Amino acid sequence: MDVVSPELNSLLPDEIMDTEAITMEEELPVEHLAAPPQSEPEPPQVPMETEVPEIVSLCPATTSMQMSSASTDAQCSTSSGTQLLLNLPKISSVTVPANHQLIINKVASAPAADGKSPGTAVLKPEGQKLLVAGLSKTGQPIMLALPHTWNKPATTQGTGDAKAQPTQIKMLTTVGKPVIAVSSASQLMGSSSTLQAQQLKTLQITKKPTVSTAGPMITKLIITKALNNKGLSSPASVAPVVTGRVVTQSTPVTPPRTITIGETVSTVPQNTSGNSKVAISPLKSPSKLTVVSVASQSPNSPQKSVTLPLNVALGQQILTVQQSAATSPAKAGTSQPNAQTVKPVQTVGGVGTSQFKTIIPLGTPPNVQQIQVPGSRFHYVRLVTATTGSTTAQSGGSTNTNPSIQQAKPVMMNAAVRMSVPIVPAQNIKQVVPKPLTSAAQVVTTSQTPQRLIMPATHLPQIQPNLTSLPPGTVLAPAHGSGNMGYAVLPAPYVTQIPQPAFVTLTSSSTFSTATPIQTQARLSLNGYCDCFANGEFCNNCNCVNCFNNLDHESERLKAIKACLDRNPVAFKPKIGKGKQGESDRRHSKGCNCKKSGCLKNYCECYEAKIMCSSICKCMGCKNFEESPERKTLMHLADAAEVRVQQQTAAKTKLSSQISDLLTRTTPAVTSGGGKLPYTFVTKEVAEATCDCLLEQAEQAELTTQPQAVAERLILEEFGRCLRRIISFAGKAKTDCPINC
DNA sequence: GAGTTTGAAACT
DNA sequence: CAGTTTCAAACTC
Repeated sequence: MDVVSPELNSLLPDEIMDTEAITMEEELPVEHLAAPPQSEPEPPQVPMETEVPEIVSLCPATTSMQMSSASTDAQCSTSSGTQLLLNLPKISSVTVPANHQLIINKVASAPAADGKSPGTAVLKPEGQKLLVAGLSKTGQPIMLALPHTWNKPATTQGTGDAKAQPTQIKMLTTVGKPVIAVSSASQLMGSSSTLQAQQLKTLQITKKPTVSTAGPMITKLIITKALNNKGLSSPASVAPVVTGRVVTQSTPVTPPRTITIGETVSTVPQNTSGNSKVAISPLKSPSKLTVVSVASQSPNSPQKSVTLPLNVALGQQILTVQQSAATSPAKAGTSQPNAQTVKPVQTVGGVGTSQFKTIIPLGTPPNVQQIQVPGSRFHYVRLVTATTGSTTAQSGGSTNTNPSIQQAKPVMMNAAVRMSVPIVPAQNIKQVVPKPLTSAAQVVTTSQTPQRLIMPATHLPQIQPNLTSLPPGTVLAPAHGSGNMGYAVLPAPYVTQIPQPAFVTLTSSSTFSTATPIQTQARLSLNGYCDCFANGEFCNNCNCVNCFNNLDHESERLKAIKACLDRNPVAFKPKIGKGKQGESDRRHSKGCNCKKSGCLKNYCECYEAKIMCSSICKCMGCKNFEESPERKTLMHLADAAEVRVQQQTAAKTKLSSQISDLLTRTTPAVTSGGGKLPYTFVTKEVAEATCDCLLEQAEQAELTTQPQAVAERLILEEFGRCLRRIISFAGKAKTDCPINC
């Protein structure tokens, strides 16, 4: 069984979160769930994840899409096609007729006015049709289409110049099959009083290949919210992300389809998949953050001694957590990876096989599956409990008197874990003495040093598994409750600066007392929170006054960390997560709140990170969206400037090289006072290099659409610089070799 | 480099 | 959750 912690995803970097609910695990077909083959235990499957770089605008920013669960099995079983009926802004119904159409209906304000349950399939006459392509096993393309009403001019208020965005029709492909997605910005405002257009919506369709020939084929349709819903006056904007899923089971004949549309209200997609993925994304300093997954003891399970051999690596960190089953005696020091349970899994990308994400089995300990996504700097790890223990499905009771609770449960970080922690042989892992169950903390132990308290894992309720949001069939190995599963964010330098090679042993502890006025102490001790602290670094050569952000004041620092995490559990989480498909997928975790800068200055964190503002931003007058002409201009100028610098640098380097080469020659020279005259250095090569510089200058001027006069001036200035360099070299040569030259 | 602007974070 | 305050970074001159 997979350990699923949806809340964990809220802590995950955007590499994962940015998948726009990609990890919304697909429910297996009913029959599969109902009668899993006993003799053939389904191996933990990493769901096919696709980050189709497709952006689809589907609803107004104020839309609060409620993904209907109406795609009942009955519907699916009686439908040969795939049709989803969604309501915008609220989706109240889903129908699956036989035409492979996905219809999204827009409901004005009474989503259940007809008295039907949300699950009732209702095809609104004014429904907006979304045809999903490429979902049919038979190969019949299912395409997305927009109702004509979506294309009508936006009725947005305000200037609307930069907000009226053109409709974009893009092609999506699900496993090689096309999906036509339509991205309409302000045209999709509908009844919303949105002042600004939604920018982007992501349509994600994922298809999971069958495990076997008769196995289920799962197709995910994920429709995520629009970006740039700033300026919304409607409170409905609390649903920035809408996630729909299409779970399709393929059968040899007309495949009944189970279509499930879920909703992700939070912009931080929750992973309800059976996979627990822990990945750490860099902020500005990739190595500054360390996320440690803490598996504390379950009331009904043996206490887990968490041993985490960590590898040192800069940049991305991978975190692998192994959780042994309750029936497996805890054994500390298990260092040799056992890959027997690791199975290669492929994650199907949206566009052909090129985007397939292959999960490369690595040498991992038992029950640990590492997921490596090509092209991604992040590594995903599945938390897989041992399959031997049928008692792993625990209810999370808190009154466990089982003596086995004192057993240590090893949680190991794979050797491939890239963290800023010295590598330590796993056999040196020291088992941690069980602690009371009422609290949890991270304790660092080393083979040489006493246990070191790093950071409390308590007070992180947001990462407690949410049982209600788990997909069917999910079993939480450690029952959620008082500190069963804790995930703590560790400032990496805090770990790295531990003198000895260290293990981070995570266990429960009551070391931290919330009764302490930590916050006040932290502020005083740390002199506020400087960037070093925020980045998880120790202060070094900064301007801090009475700085306590160092090892000399470790206890104060610990308290400050805890205080920060108490207030903001993701305080040390990178604000900007990097998407898998590149920078364009990066997203600010919180969104900016700019008001005057138009999000086109570095005041804006989104702009500073060179990412678009998203729906979670609360900025006003945002111009930092894809179609913004202002932004394009800035980007164009910035790119042009960068290119210019590079070209000029190259040209000057060439010129210098030519001059230097000339100086090395022993050519007869017309000497004047013992040296060459400057003009003697203007050889053919030098002249060509100079011309290159001038041409580059001219091209840059043209690229930046400079007036002719300005262009001429720039060229002349460049020529002057070239001449000066020639003269300078000549003088240098004259000085350096007055005799030979 | 000083003064101003800006926005994130802290605070209420 | 919204408004206010603080303060350091970004920006301008």
